[in-house]
Amino acid sequence: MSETRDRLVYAAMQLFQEKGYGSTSIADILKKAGANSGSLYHFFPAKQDLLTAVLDAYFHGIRPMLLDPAWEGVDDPIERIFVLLARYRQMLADTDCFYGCPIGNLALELHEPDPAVRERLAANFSAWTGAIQECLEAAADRLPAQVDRKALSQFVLTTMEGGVMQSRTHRSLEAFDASVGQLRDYFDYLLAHRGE
Amino acid sequence: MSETRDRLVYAAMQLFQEKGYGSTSIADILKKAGANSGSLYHFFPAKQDLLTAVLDAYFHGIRPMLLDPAWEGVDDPIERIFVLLARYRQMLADTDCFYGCPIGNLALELHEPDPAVRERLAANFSAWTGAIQECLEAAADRLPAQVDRKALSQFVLTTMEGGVMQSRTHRSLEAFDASVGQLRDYFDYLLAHRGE
DNA sequence: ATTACAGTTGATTGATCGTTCAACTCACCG
DNA sequence: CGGTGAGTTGAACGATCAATCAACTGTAAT
Repeated sequence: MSETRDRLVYAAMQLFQEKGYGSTSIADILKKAGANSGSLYHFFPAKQDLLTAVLDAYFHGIRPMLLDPAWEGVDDPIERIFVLLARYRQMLADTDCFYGCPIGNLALELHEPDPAVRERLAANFSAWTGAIQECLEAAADRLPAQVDRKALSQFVLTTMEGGVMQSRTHRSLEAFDASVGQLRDYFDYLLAHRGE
Repeated sequence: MSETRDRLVYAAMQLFQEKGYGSTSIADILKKAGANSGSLYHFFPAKQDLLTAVLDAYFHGIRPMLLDPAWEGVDDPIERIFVLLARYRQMLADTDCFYGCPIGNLALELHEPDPAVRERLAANFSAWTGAIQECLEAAADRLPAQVDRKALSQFVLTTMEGGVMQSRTHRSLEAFDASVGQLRDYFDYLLAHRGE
């Protein structure tokens, strides 16, 4: 694969996260990547194709870049869920609550996304909730029998995205901590009623 | 107040919701409002001032336009929470899951918002969660004593925003229904342990 | 009738945007 | 050595953007 292509995708990934898709100009990307416009358009027919490449990179990076580091040394599947949420809290804290989930940001910024883009956003969400669902399946014997583990996994993502959105807007960790705290209460209740 | 000014704010409100802030051009707004650029800049020094006016309109409209209609004929404060969430579900269903919370959309689209904008986004969130918290206070005697009612109200907003985000992206009500369903389970648990 | 000013008109501006393209480099292969 | 083509260069293009402004209109006060 081309090294220039990788630099372009990486630069775009950073800038889309910092400024969003629409507010990132091609010139911004070229400057950060140290490339010329012709090179970009040699690899990507249009700006949107660079976006799909970025989303593919997130999709393929979710385990090696996000989950594996977060779950190193953490074996309990329920704790893995809250350790992951703690990662997002850390990123909020490290950025004075400027952090936003790159997928969530793009999902709400792009109002009528091209199908190729929308499918990749959805695939990223599914990969995230799918990993959570695997944790829940691994802990199935500690949860009430009738728990809808797919629904619960989506609820975990909902908690993260909704909490990050509010904390970003309020520039305060309060809403994120409140949301995760309520989710923890809910899990404590579920874990206290195993098998029911 | 000027009628033209109101038309501009209303047109901008619609377009910002449909296409987002950045993707809505001044020309779009002028066309929809039937006004000329000079008129817009007579009332608003810059595009961003039109955005703050839109956010003020949402803020002042939250009770008469959103909460009062949703809560008409619903007295139970806990049911009011889920009736409100059902409204959002209805808006998703009516738009084939294109609907997005206008405040949430703007909160994630604008990555480094001007303080005047950020404060108004936060004020809209606070007004929403504040209304939920009032419901929880009214039902305080039916909930466990140690429940953090502010935190729980923020968790309700988190559930709505996270659910809408996922359903929009998947173009399916599943994730929204899953999230609200889990929140309902949590409330059922809380209500079953009143006073504890 | 005169003044005053809020509100309107719409062509125009300069900046910035995504995209194009002809010319060029250079490694590799027959 | 000559040819091929992937990859690079950066000036240029047309479109679109937010914003400007001098001229104009209607109304209300004096």
